[in-house]
Amino acid sequence: MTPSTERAPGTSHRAAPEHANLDEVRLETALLALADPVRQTLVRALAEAGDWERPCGSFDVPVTKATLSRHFAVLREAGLLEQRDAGPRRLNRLRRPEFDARFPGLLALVLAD
Amino acid sequence: MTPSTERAPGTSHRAAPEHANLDEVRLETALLALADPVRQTLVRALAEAGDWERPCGSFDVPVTKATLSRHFAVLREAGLLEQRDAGPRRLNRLRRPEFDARFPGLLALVLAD
DNA sequence: TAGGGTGTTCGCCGACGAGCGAACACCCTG
DNA sequence: CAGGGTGTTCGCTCGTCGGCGAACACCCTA
Repeated sequence: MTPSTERAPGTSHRAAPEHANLDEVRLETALLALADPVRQTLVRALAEAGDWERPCGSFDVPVTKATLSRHFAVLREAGLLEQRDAGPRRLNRLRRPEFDARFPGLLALVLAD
Repeated sequence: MTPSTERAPGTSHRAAPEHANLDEVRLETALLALADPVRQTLVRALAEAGDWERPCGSFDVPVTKATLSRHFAVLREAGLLEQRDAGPRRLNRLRRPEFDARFPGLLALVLAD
């Protein structure tokens, strides 16, 4: 009698990553998240790719996977990233409409740079 | 025969502060400058005041004048601030149109926050 | 010209963030 | 069920940044 624990094929038992509530994200958090050049690279790559297309390890950035994992956490906390587990991989989606609604024009500046 | 060294009354001989060329300001520099809460306070106060209205010492921020001076330098380097000496004081102007042209919408986000 | 007001510069300190390797957890396939 | 692949967490180091006081430079007025 725990139907909520059932899962679709390919779904994970891992603890789902916590995603930020955009209303609670402070401007300072967003600016700091987007100021880092590695995170800018990730955001631009995500914008060019489709949703849920790219797993964490598929980005060409000059850092180890430990550092990369931390960068993804920062982007999540800033409301820029949504993650979903698919088997052993963690797929990513840029939360563009939500983020644009909260901070209009900010993401566009990074993508245009 | 050095007419360029003449000066209007109230004008200073002090070395004028260097102002950034907006074209050369990187997005990262602008984001980092605007991410600091003290600098956000300064920018908002400058936006409410008129150009050349407020000297450096007239802002209500909880830092010493040494730290404040450093914050102004950061804002200058980010292309957000223009300064002019008037007697013993240094008056400030928010470079809003220039900055808006270089980073559309960014300043508005800070002012609206 | 002496002095008070304004702002900058110089060291120094403490906090924070990005970086790494190692260890761990989880998933899928052989 | 053993192992390779993927990603996170932990502890640590190091550089950068914000903060301060002290000293200095400059301007105006008494």
